[in-house]
Order: sequence, then structure tokens, then C-alpha cells
Amino acid sequence: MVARDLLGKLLVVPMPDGPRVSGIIVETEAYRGPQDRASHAYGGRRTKRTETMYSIGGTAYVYFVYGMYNQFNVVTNVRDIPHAVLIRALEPVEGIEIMRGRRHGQSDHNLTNGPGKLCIALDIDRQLDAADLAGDRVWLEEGRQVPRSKVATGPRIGIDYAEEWIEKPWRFWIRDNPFVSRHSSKK
DNA sequence: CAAGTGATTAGC
DNA sequence: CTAATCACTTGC
Repeated sequence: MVARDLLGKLLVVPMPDGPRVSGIIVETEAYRGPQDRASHAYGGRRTKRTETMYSIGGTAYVYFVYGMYNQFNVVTNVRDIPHAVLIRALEPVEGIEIMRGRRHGQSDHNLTNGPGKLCIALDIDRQLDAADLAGDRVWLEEGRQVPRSKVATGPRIGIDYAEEWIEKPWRFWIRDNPFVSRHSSKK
């Protein structure tokens, strides 16, 4: 499953003037398009916002919720099949000083341990929506090997309206990693 | 624990 | 056109 494979990868978003800001992906959630009530593309819904999800895998899908926060996703399937993986948390690797500046006085483990927070820390916004991950604005690199035994799964977060889909164990994170989001880290 | 926030969507 | 909703965070 792609969501699990993304764990351990390095997400890189360079500053316009050069310095890299990056982090290891430690938490993801899978959204499977039409069948998945929790997905924006449920029932084949295809609107201006969700259009990006129908792109070919390897495209970034960035959208805005709750009036203040962006969410960063990776589109994972072929064209016209709207599957995507939400990146929920990162472990900061490069550009930590820059992230601290953007997050204004938050402690280090609070820089990127949530989907909205990591977008602030990496300066991800809708200008990156539909960006090609093989391009030069944002991309993934091999990061760290994550043994299967370190991968934990569980129900997704923040989709209480999704009825029978709520309990699907489509959230993946690296067990015992201190940077998984607080709502999600089960002790 | 609850409110804030505004783009997006569905419903007239 | 207007109203309701939301893949979250932060501060009481």
C-alpha cells in the first residue's frame, strides 16, 4: 500500500533562494476516492477543488480547510482514479531554524507534528497544488528504511462524519516516533 | 474542552 | 444568490 511506503521518505521543499527544508514522513492517511465516504472525491465527486486528485500519481494535492490550514497530499493512482495519501506528520531534518522562525516560538517537536503545522513549517500552500513531485518545487527522496515491525496502523482522524469508513485502519505511522501528531499518537 | 476561520460546496 | 460544512489548531 502506498501510504505505508511513504513512511520514511524525505519530503523536500526548497526555499526560493536555495536552502532545503525537509523532513521524514512519519504519519500518513490513505483516501481511496469514490468508495471512501471520507474522501473529497467520494461518489466520484469531481469539482474544481478535487480535480487535482484525479491527476496521475506523483502529483501534489494541496487544499485549504477550517479557514486557516493547508493539507498536503500525494496523489497515488493513475489518471481519473482519485486516490491520495495525506501527510499528517514529519520529523524535521533540514532547515529546522527556518521552521522555527515560521512556527514562531513553538518547541521543536511541535514544528511538524500535524498536517496543518507541517504545511506552515515547510511553507506549503495552494501554490503547490497540482505540482509535479518530479519537478523542482517540492519532491520526495529516499529517507530512512522503516521496518514493517515499526509501522503501526489505526483509524483515521477528523472524519467522524464518514460512518462505516471511520474505523478503516488507513492511518499509518512509525511506532514510537515522537513526531507523530498528538491526537493520533496512541500510547 | 470550545471557538475561530474562510474556501468550497450544496441548496435555493 | 445564501447557508452549511470542514482530512485542524490553539488557547481557555
